[in-house]
Amino acid sequence: MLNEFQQKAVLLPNKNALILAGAGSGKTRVLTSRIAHLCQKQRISPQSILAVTFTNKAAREMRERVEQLLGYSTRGMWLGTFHGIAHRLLRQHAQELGFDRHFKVLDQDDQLQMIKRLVAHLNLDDRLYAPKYLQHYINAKKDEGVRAESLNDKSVDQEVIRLYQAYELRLKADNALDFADLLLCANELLTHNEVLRSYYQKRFQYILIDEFQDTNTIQYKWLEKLYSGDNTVMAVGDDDQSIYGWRGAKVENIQKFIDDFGEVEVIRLEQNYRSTQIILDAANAVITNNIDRMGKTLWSEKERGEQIAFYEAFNERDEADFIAGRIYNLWKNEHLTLKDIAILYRSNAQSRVIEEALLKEGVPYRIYGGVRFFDRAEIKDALAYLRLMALKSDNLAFERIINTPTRGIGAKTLEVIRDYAADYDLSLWHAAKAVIERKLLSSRALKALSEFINMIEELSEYIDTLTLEDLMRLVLEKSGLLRSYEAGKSEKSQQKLENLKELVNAASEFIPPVEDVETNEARLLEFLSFAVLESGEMQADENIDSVQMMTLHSAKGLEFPYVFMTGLEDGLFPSSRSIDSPKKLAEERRLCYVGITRAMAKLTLSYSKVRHQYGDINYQIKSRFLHEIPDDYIKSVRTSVKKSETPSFGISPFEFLKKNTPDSAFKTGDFVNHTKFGIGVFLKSEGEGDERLYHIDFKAGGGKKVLLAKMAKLSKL
DNA sequence: GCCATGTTGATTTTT
DNA sequence: TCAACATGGC
Repeated sequence: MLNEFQQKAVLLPNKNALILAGAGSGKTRVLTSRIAHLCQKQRISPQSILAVTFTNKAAREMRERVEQLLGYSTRGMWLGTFHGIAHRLLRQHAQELGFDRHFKVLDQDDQLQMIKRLVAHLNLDDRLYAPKYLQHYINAKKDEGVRAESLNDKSVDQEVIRLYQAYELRLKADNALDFADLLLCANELLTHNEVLRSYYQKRFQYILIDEFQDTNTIQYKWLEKLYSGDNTVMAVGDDDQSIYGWRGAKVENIQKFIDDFGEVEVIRLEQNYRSTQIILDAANAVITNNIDRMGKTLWSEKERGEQIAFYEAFNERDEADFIAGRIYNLWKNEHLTLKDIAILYRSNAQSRVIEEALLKEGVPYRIYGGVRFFDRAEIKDALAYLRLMALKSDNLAFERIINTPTRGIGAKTLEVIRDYAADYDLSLWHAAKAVIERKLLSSRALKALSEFINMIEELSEYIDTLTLEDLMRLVLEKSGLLRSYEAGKSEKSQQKLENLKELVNAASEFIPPVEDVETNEARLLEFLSFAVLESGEMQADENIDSVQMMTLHSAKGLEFPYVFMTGLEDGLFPSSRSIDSPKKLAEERRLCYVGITRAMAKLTLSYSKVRHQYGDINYQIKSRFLHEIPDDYIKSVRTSVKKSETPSFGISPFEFLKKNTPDSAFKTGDFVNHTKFGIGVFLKSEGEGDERLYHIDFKAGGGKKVLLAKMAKLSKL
């Protein structure tokens, strides 16, 4: 069942190991079999195992599969995401770190809000100090393990550092941690507390880490803390699939692991069980162009397989149309299941035209990504009520809901409260109460404000008596959230209403990840953390058979019999922001490798000569990655539209251009593409020897077709 | 507090 | 281009 190398990894005696697991090489199987082997054959208690993943989804999957293999629950085993495990550690040992056990976790959105407020508070110009940039800067520093107080960065405006410091103080005052803090604090906990460190080092006899190429500096440090020399670490990863460098992941950690962890057994999993040989050959051919690889060549026992299809589209509409047409054909004529088909793209903006084309063909699709369940505004509003109820000093929650739904508390009132809070160093909640007591507002505002305060206090009283589910219901009711959406008849309001109902559901199904949750309050706090740490896919229509559309990044870890990789154009993929940095380019190439290796049976590549971007027309050139795939793996597919199907305007495109373009000097016209939307033409200008690209597009305007000629950006051909 | 209008900026994303 | 966000008038 397991091949030689997989088996070696699973059965490995007590020794640190690095499993270099190529795409589709059965990595998860090895990991789960390893855990099962330890429990069953080695009689290791699940308590002694720590298994870390990056996403909740991966963690869930792993737990399920281990339990399937073992036939019993693995509840005692620490298996989760880096953040989830850090969170658990911190909840358990908050005292030792000197902070309140009831800390809350800020998500990206909360974090950004807080930074925005600080920027305003410090009177900084938000154009010079863009909150988004500051957020990125702070997170990057934290991911490297650098706190504000020990930061010495001369390369950056000192105001930025001051803001970072202010932000840290704010967090502390609010008893809040951001995502990076979870890791950072957990690391500090293990660094400073020897007793705990040695306890966990003894406890976790076996540490397994998935997706090692995605670990960042702080995660690596964290692992070092848990390693005593007596326990063993198995790191599983693939340097060729490292695509998250831009958010702090360090591929180098793989090499570093080999260097730092004593004698490390390196096992390569190179047999691929997913793709045909030709797809693997293409992937190998591309990735070979990267230097500094650990080195790995995928092979397959599968047949050579179908050639890779390649379509050269005239514009992005043509590209989309081609894809939609092909899929329609696979669906209706070859009776393929749509969920076996994926459309991958580099940037989300590309999805739109493709959606339109699929819609036109009547092909159902599902787009991955977008706003996650717990990130939706209405959900966060509802949760903010719970947050404020649980902890009155939660300023972010306070600001979020004080006037949501609107209850006549405006900016003016809030301003008074904020000033009061600042003057007397109070939380907004307590400031609001004082403002009421001292009658510092108009009677109308006072009334609205005290009604709000009373409502929250009244709701808080139910925390101890009601179940989470009922509490949630009551909050939705009393807060007026339900009412405000019931009033709206739009599709949007209805959807929001649905989501809120789903939230009650989520509350009823919630099982705390730790055992020692006894009080209702503790349960509530766990639920709130859960909502932040597990943003949750919860996409609708999961059951409808549909084409899967997603970015190349979110395709990692997935596989599909049919894969369409789109927009293979320099400047788009690889992204224009990457082409002049070898390091970034290498990451783009890995992304390409990831994309190709998603395909099991058939890969179709496409690029578009013309692409509308940011409101203008760009002439695109083929992605350099396309050139890296040997020609004989590729079969060009002809245009999806016959010449006879292109619209006729009673005048030849050539004549039309001659009449309508300023460039009267051109001599020849070569029709590059006929599409349902128009015709692309390359024209040679006199003299310079440059070529220009013209684009004839038509639009249905007032029932009749209108010819439009647009000149695309001039570019070297 | 809500609506209309102007401005800006635009890979990739999990926790 | 286009959508998110901020600003200003009622």
